[in-house]
Amino acid sequence: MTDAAIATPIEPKRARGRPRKTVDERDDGNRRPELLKAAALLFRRQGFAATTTRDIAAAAGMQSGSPFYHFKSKHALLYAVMEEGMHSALARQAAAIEVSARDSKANTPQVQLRCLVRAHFDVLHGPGSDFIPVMLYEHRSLLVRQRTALAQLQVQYESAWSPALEALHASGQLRAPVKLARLLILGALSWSVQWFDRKKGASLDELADAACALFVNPCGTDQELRSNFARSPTD
Amino acid sequence: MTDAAIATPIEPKRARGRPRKTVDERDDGNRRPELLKAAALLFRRQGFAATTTRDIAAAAGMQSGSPFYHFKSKHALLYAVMEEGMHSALARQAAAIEVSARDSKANTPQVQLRCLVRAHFDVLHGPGSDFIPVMLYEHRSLLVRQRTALAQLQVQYESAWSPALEALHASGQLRAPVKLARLLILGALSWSVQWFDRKKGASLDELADAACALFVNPCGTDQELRSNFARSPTD
DNA sequence: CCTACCGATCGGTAGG
DNA sequence: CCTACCGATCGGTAGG
Repeated sequence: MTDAAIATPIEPKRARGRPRKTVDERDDGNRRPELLKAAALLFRRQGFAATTTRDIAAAAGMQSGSPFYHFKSKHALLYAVMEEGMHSALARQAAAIEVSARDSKANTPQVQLRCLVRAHFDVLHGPGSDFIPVMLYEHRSLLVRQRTALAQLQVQYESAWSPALEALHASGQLRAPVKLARLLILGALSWSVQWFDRKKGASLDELADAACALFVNPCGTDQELRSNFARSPTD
Repeated sequence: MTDAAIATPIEPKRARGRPRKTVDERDDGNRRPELLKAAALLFRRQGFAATTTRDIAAAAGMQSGSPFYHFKSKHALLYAVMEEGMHSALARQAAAIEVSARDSKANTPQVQLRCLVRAHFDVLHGPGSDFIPVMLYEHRSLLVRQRTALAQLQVQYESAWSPALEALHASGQLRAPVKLARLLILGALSWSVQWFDRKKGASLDELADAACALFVNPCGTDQELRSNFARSPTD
């Protein structure tokens, strides 16, 4: 707690210069991130079961046994990829929400949804975007306890959509039940992993526009337009 | 073309009584369908790479080498599952389209879409519904030539959605570009494989209702309501 | 469709 | 993090 920490080499974490091993994070020159990145790429392209730990080792420039110095099993590697993906996704989502909240004037539910959609496409297709697709498509390869551990983060990610969806539903701009709407919307976006190609076709912004146009009904019952609707023949 | 076909045993296919082997379809008591069904179930639950041909043999009540009497390789088994799934899906889709077309009075684009959506949910979650999910989630496990062969059937299945979507777009009831809308909609439906549970929650009909409510905008520009919108402040 | 089997590969480890 | 290796498993086949 004092300046002594500066002089003594017992600082618990993140010593400058060449990194030191800890019990928690033995990092040895920090090849761990490279392994994770290689694993994410290969798991995404080939699937978990079809990827060998030797493939991953080679992609990271190591020998066949070396990944097991960093991860105690192939399953631990899979879990680490997904966990890292979720933390990164949550961070990106939080940033998107904060940005839309900053401009309180334009912070309508439509804008909030659009930001969430755009952030989700970024997570799926932006740079370094192999981690979350692995989580989406290799969920069944996890061990049971790993699945339950991840579930928390997933619930957190999905919950962030609720306020905007509830508001849109209340104003009649989202016509499906909120819970089903969230499942269908997230599915529509996530499925883009199967067909989206960054190099051709629409941009991520155009994609987000199309998705919002598809889901959000502009003539909600709360709009000024509503008065034109309210007087139905049954009045 | 004449009655002769009834009397003579040279009818090319589907002889009554115990089935006969052909070069094309050696069926030997017809255990092939059982193998396909077992393979579909296991491929869906565990994935292609994580399922062994021994698993499949055991599930069909055979010994480990026997699947290779019916299929020349594990990949051929995978392809057969997907091909069967697509043919079944196309048949169900055609039936749904025919039903909606029969009642020409109520055959609006909305009704057409609703029928397609409902048929798709049936394909994904109805009885014997392991084949199409395998096709959706094990696409990358196919060999290249298998993938190109399946592509024809998939294009056919997806094309059937175009007329309804085009009509809805033209009337302003579908606000996203048709091509992107089809991809997003099919994705939203197909993703339900990940979360839908037949034993709890919504029924397939409720699901179809929610999906249509989400995608289709009831106040299109062609509706009678349109006249209320057309006079925007810029007029 | 079964029996018996082969060659190859794979996750993981010991020991340094 | 490498070397050398083990035990188990897997897709596929011959021969009946």
